[in-house]
Amino acid sequence: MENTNPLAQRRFKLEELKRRGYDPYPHKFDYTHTPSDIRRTYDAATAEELKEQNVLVRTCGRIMALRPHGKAGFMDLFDGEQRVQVYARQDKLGDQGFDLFQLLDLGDIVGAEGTLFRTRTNELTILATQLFHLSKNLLPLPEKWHGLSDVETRFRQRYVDLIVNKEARDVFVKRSRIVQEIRGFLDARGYIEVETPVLQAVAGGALARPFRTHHNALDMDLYLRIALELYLKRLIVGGLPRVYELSRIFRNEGISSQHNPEFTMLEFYQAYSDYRDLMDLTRTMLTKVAEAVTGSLEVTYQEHVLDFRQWQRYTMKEAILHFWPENISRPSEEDLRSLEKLRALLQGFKVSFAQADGRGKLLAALFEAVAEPKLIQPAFIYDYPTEVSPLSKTKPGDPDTVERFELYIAGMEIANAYSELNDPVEQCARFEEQLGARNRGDEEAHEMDEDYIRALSYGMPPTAGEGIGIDRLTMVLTNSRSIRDVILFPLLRPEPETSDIRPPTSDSGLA
RNA sequence: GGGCCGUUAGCUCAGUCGGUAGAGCAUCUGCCUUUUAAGCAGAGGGUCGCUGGUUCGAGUCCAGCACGGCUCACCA
Repeated sequence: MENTNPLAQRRFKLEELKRRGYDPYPHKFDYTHTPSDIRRTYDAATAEELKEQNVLVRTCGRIMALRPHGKAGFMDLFDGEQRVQVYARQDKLGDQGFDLFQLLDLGDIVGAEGTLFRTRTNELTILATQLFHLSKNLLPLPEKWHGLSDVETRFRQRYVDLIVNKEARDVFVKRSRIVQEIRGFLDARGYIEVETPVLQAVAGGALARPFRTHHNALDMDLYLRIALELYLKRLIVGGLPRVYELSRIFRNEGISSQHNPEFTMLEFYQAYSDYRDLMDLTRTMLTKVAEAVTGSLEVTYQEHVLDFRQWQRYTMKEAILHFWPENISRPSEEDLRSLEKLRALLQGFKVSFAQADGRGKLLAALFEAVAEPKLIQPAFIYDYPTEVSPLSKTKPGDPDTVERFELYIAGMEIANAYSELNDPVEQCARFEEQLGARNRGDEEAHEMDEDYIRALSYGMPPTAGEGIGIDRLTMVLTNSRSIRDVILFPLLRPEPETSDIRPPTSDSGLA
């Protein structure tokens, strides 16, 4: 056996297993303990106790370390969470069993049966009486010290990332916990979880560009949803007073460390409430989630410590004035109502805008330029321009402003909520305004949704609704700099063709 | 889409002034029955992302392309 190519070696060893009568891919394995079970149960047991109890275990996992010593050897079996050491000795396994041990590679999945003891160095170990081949590792795992650090491989081959990088695994376990906590929180408050269409003839509920697709049998173009909103409010009309959906939405826009074309949104709607109720609810919910997931209300995010005990509240205009840079002369509240002044202020920040943009859109742009990056600690920004909020209810006595808030944490927009506009006549007029913007070239302006107007016409109770970006919330609570670190399989371009992915079909390629 | 950076052995990385490819881990051979980054001795392993160009000579310089990262624009 002179071929030292690790890939060829592994294929050869697989053939060798078959030749010796082992099933290369057995169907199941009955075990008494996972490696984690063993560690949990016996980590505290002393050598003497183990000897007295004579504990017989049958476990399985992936080989993460292999230390042969002539006619004996050690290996670490890993179940994804914990490792347990197995000691293989020729005089315990017999010649056939020990031959199997010598055929094993790092990364193979095996079973082991034996009794627990402690080595001289006091490590909890299974003294194996039997080994079982369960699956072959044909592609070697990344190196044991440095692990896998190539970002591209981590995203494309997340399975490898999960095997070797505990931090990656921890993020997704926490993500699951976040979702679980949110569901529990809403379920406990009388919400029901629903599922609404992903394929929609009109992609509404947000200002964004959709993906287009096609249904063959109906010969009909459809869009992938850009929000959950409009169908959930139809359900409020239908007499389901508290509904939520936690699911994927799709926006055909750029990719960045904060944007993936498909992402997970929670939206929930609560009848007979307004946006102030949701500010309180949001604070209660996220405080609970943060504590459950991180174990603390002080959460480290990059160079910051986020304090979930202190939530700031500013109107959009207050935030602009409050966070105004000291070296630029501060505008008056009056200036923020003037189209010309707003344009001038934005130019001062080198923010571009369209001539057609009204005061509301410019005000929102100014807020994003001045205040958004500084909103590190949890902060509610409320009272948004009507112009950028076609589905929100206006404030009493102020048709230019709506009852809407967004939650910012770590400089990112995490949540968006408002008192829902439930007047069908006004909603229709708002859609008409959006169509105007659309005709002026705004591809993200909202489309007319006739059925939604019809639904509102049956009467929707006063309602407050909110969307929370689950990916970004997960970033905050797992200290992740990029959204790709919290999405298992982020969108990447197809990888160029490579060899070595597919195992050869016949000969093991040792020529 | 723009700008900047990266791509060398299965993995993590060096590679000087342009002179013909290196280390550790992994793999293979031999020794080794309580090791744990096991050890000792030896060996094999490269389309230097791809395509061109400059040059006597390119991993190295230049151009284009591919993929990725950061960033700006757009957005949540």
